[in-house]
Amino acid sequence: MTSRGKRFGAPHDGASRPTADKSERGIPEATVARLPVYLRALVTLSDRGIATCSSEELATAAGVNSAKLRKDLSYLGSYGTRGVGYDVEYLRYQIAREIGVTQDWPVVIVGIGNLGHALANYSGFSSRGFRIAALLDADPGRQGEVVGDLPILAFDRIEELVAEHGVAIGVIATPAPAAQAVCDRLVAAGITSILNFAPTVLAVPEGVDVRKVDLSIELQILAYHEQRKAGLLDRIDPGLPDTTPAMPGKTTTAKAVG
Amino acid sequence: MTSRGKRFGAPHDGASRPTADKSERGIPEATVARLPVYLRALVTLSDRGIATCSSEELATAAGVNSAKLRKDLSYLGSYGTRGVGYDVEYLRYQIAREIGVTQDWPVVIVGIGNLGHALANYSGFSSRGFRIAALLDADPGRQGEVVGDLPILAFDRIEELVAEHGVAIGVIATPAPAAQAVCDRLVAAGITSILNFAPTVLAVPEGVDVRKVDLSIELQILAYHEQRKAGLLDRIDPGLPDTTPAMPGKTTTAKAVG
DNA sequence: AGGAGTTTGTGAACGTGGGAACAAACCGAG
DNA sequence: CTCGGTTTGTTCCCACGTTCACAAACTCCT
Repeated sequence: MTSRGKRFGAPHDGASRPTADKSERGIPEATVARLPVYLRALVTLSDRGIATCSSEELATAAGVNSAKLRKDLSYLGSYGTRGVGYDVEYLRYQIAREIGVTQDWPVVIVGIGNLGHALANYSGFSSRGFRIAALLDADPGRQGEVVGDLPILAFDRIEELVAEHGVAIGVIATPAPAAQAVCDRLVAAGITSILNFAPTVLAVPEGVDVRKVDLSIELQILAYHEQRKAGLLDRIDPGLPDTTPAMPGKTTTAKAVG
Repeated sequence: MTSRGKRFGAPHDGASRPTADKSERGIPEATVARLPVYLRALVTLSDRGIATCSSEELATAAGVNSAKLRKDLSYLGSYGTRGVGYDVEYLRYQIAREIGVTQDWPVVIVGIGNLGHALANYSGFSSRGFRIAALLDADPGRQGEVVGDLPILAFDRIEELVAEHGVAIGVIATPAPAAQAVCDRLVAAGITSILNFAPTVLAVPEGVDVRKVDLSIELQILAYHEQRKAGLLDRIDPGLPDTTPAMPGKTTTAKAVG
């Protein structure tokens, strides 16, 4: 789902890089997306004082099957012990290192409306490898207000934050019409990873990653399946034929059956 | 990503159902996930007064390539005109009907904390085929408070809402420790689709769909790629060897080289 | 030490998804 | 009516992701 031009370790050349270590390159995107889930499951196990777990146990905690879990972990290296399982602390560290959350990443949030407030107050940020470096908003009426220990700064400060604090990740929580302009400005300032909450498709240059979180898309996907479930039981087609737009053209010219 | 046991229209039997229409069954999950994006792009085009568009134009607006767009739309039927393109209003209605958002779905939100407030005030709900039927919270101190025109009700009211108002979709915005219990109660009450904002893996029975929105997972995926980008330039490994947990066991028993 | 039991890591088979390329179909001009 | 230009719908092929199944490797018990 990451809008990257090309994968990094594309397996186009099997014979290149004879020194290529297993964990060096080429972790599949689907696996990358699950590593944070495994990490969270390991943290939970660790908090419960569990020192060792099998792939079956960890897979259950993460909501996947054990074969997938083992294959995913095999891309990182051989961190388990056959006949025993995985050491929770050790595996937790290895995954955290692979993801890159052994130290905190500074993050800026742009657009402190309803959602931005909620994000600024979200405690899960700081606990899992991220730190809110600043809250930005273009509206002068909001600037200066303190939200969750941080003041809202002018959006103009973005270049300064990137240059002086090494911020690389930006969160866009603005209304949809402003998102693309904000995105362009973030990219120009040097931001290379963007998490977009605005319901818009963002266009970014090569080398910038965008991930989107979209409430209404998720709901619509659920609605599709829900409709299917209902249709299987009721066999009632809820489509209103009255408001159906007519098919344009399509005169079909009755060419067959001649 | 939907945690459904089995796909509905699994293509296990090509010869069954001779009356199987094209749009009847078997739209790939990846396509379903993109239909809402196409729908939004069409709404935008419609608002601009554009009556017709080519697959290339619509694909650009949706952030995909035209081949993928055409293939996706072909699963729904032949709604375009060769040599011309797609009628915006007509295609918009067809996609909306396929997704099931031609009329509104009632939705309940459980857990009206920071995030729940933001969701309750989110205007994109009502505009795109969904209607907030109720806000629920288990905390009596929050009950009665009015958020975005709706009062917060006791969580106990969930059965009543499902039975009397036909609510089928639930949004979980509670803290993580409460999420599974809330989920179980929703499922028991008859909810069959759940959108989970709590950072936990939810276990649900067959036939219930769960989709999750997880901020910290998205950020960690971005961090992984960000780390890779930095590594390609700097070749600095930021891993601190001091705090590395020791590999347990792995005595290796030096059996080879004998 | 040796064997039984357990669990990881991985090779192979299978299904799904993405993209190029092309035939079919439509429009408009002459 | 015919021809050239345009755009869709579909087919084919390849890459990716998932799952099965099993050898390798480890522990424990005798």
